Amino acid sequence: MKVVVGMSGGVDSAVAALLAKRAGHEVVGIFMRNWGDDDTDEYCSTREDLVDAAAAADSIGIELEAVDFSAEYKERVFAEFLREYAAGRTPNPDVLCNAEIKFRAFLDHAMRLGAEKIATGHYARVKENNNKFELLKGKDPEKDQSYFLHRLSQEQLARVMFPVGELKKTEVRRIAREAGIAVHDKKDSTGICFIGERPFREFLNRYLPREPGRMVDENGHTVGEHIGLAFYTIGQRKGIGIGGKGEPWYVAAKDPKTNTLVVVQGHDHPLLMKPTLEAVDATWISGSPPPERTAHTAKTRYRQADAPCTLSKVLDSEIRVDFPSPQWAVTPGQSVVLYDGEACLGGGVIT
RNA sequence: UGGGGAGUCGCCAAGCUGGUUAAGGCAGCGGAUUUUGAUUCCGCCAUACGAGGGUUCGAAUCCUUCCUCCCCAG
Repeated sequence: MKVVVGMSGGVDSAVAALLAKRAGHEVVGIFMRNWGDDDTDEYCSTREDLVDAAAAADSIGIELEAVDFSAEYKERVFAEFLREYAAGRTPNPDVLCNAEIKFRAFLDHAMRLGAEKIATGHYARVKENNNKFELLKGKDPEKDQSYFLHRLSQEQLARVMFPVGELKKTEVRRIAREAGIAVHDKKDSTGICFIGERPFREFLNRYLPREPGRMVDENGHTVGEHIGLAFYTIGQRKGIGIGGKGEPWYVAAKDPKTNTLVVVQGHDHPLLMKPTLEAVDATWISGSPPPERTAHTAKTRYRQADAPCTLSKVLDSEIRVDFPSPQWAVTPGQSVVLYDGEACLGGGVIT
């Protein structure tokens, strides 16, 4: 079948394309260019990535074209990203990026090109049963990226392949090396997808104004000044700037009404631990929510160990999740993602 | 003004019965980890101990003067 592979210039997507080709598919690579706000600054590595992707495509023996989704990215992902930050929450743009760009705008584009499926370099697996699709964790527990994909629907999963989902990262690199793909040793990318790694405050400050206010401890005593609620996230330690005696300070809460940042001392402070959370805008891989009062595991943020939990309430797209052992730094705006063993069930945005 | 106490890295804070390189923590900076933002981990961070004099082979540690701050008296 015809498969369009999203190639980023990294090893994972290069190997995804290679494996699709080896599986006998008609493979076309597409490089997405989704961020165009930077003129010529040093953080813009898009050009390099395109060159890497082109070289990889050449090694594999497939065509590569570049497509620009920056308008879509800006409208559907970045605007929401800024709205959330302005509201004092900490969004996860990459969850949205997958749902709106890679597995929607890009998917649609691939379909128009006559593809049957798209493939990406994500560490996750899709399992089909009688035309029902499950999203499973990647085989490499260290690299599993199902968390970022939890908003995908049955319709989307029906058209998706994750060729490296069965592999460990070390195997992916080995395959790339043996196939003579130049980026086999390229460092893993980090930072917001398509935007990349940058001094975060500085970047945010280009779009959001600083609004200084008081920093208070749990008793309401002023202990410092913050530069604007949007520039902090729950559980954050670095950048608080409070010296003096005792343990390090962490952000415990934000109060937009008074523009006050609540900070507490000590990693294990009770105010940082939450036994329950509510989330909105929940979506489910299967298309419908699991029954109430069922036990699962959940991640409150990416790369967190699965924590036992109970889905204690489901009301339309609003859910409540209870944890037998309190969770650290549960952060509004982040996604809570539920699992049943290897299977990603779906999730919502923590409020 | 009298009496008492204190002045060590941006902030806390050891050391002050004198002796090789002035603990540690917080903050900060750099790096590792990480397709969010965090967390975590590793590394760096006072030729200098309020200032000036002494004593001594040798002082942050003893003496002395001055400066500053705090407390109690007035």
